[in-house]
Amino acid sequence: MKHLLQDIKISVSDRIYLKDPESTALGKRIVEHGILLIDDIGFENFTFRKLGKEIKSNESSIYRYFENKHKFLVYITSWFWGWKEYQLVFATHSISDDLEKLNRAIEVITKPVEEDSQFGHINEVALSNIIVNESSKSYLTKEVDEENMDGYFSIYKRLVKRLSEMLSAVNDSYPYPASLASTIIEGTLHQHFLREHFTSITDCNDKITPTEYFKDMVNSIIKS
Amino acid sequence: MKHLLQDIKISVSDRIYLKDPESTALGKRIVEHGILLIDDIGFENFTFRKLGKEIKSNESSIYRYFENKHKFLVYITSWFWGWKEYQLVFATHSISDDLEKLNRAIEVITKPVEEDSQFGHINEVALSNIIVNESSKSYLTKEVDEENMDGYFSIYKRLVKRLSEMLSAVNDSYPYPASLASTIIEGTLHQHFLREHFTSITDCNDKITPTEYFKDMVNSIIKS
DNA sequence: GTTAAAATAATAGTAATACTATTATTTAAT
DNA sequence: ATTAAATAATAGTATTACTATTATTTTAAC
Repeated sequence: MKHLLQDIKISVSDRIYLKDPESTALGKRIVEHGILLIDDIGFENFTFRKLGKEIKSNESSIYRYFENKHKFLVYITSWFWGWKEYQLVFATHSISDDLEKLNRAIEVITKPVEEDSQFGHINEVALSNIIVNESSKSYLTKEVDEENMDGYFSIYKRLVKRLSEMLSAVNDSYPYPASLASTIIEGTLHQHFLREHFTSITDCNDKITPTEYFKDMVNSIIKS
Repeated sequence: MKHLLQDIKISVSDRIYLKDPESTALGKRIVEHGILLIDDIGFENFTFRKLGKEIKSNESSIYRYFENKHKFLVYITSWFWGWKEYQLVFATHSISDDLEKLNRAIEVITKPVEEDSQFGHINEVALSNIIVNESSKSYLTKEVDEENMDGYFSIYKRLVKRLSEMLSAVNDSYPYPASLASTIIEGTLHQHFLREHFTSITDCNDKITPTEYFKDMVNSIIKS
């Protein structure tokens, strides 16, 4: 079992990078410390020059892996959703009851992220902070349609579709399964953000989790 | 009546700007063409230099109104939510039935924006595109807590709270009114975005509107 | 173990950005 | 007519987001 797990690699479209960062030690260091640095100083303040200093490598070497910092953000975001998808599939594949399956899926998506020792060079907690605080910047650009056609967001879309199908499996007459699925996934990030920064406009806190909130929501909607 | 309406000014916190752009002709031109330019080229590509050229004024003059382009985004975002709040209050104040009031509120918030001739120098349609595509960048920053303390987002938060209270008025045992209110407001923007760019993960299109989707959602939740 | 190729690092350079500061000119107010 | 305020012009700085070239190190092949 452990052997099997160690062989897993989250596959990200090769159109996002110039050279696969998973293929070399330097590539892994770029991803590892890139995540930590963005989490630390924010995406706006993040530069390849600063990252180069951090890992004692050169700016120009980083440019051989990623065209620019935007692509780097797309890459780590894509990795994150690939990882979530893997967890989702793993956690639900053996469940036969549709409602139970859906509830498990919502748990996987809405629960705060914990460290995953399987991927040594990636700090999943730092990455999930980036997902909450920065990931929407990966698609809120003027180039979104082009990049979408190039498959930059396909892992994310596939995850939404999986959840959407699980919603339909429980109630196939519900008319908005895709919108609800996208609301759950994006809304989870938003509630996590509000909980940290705008506490007055969320009910989520130490006691009430986004999981409870969205489970209740889906329950009400899917039953009526 | 008309006279009354013309006197209305959406009030934005004076900590956001250096000099009130509503107070001069140049200030209004900055806001007017700033909105059009950001809608056109995107916030990342937008600079005060380009805006200066556009309005045949000088970069340095624009800096006398706004410290930087981030504050400009905060300003127009804040203006937008102030405008929405005004519409919300206007559209609901005379309704006595709580459920009807709530439904009207959801309509105001989720319906696509139409031009409002009351505010001559502001193109509300262009502005609402900016809200969908750029506004989250106004708070997804490392400075969010500081700026929040300075009141940069208070109009937005007040709007969410109003909706939250309307939800509670209809069903005061529902445990997540603030989270649901924030989900509706943020989710509306997200569904509008998906409808334009990621059509496969939303059910919203020419026939199905975010209004229907969210009305159905709230109906299910608030009744159970 | 040598050689060649590939990867990485160092250096330099460019255009644009995001400003600040100073001075000049225009407009408005007394 | 004078003064003050607003705007515009100009110049300058540090940083960013790169590209290009060359040098050095590492690895892989024979």
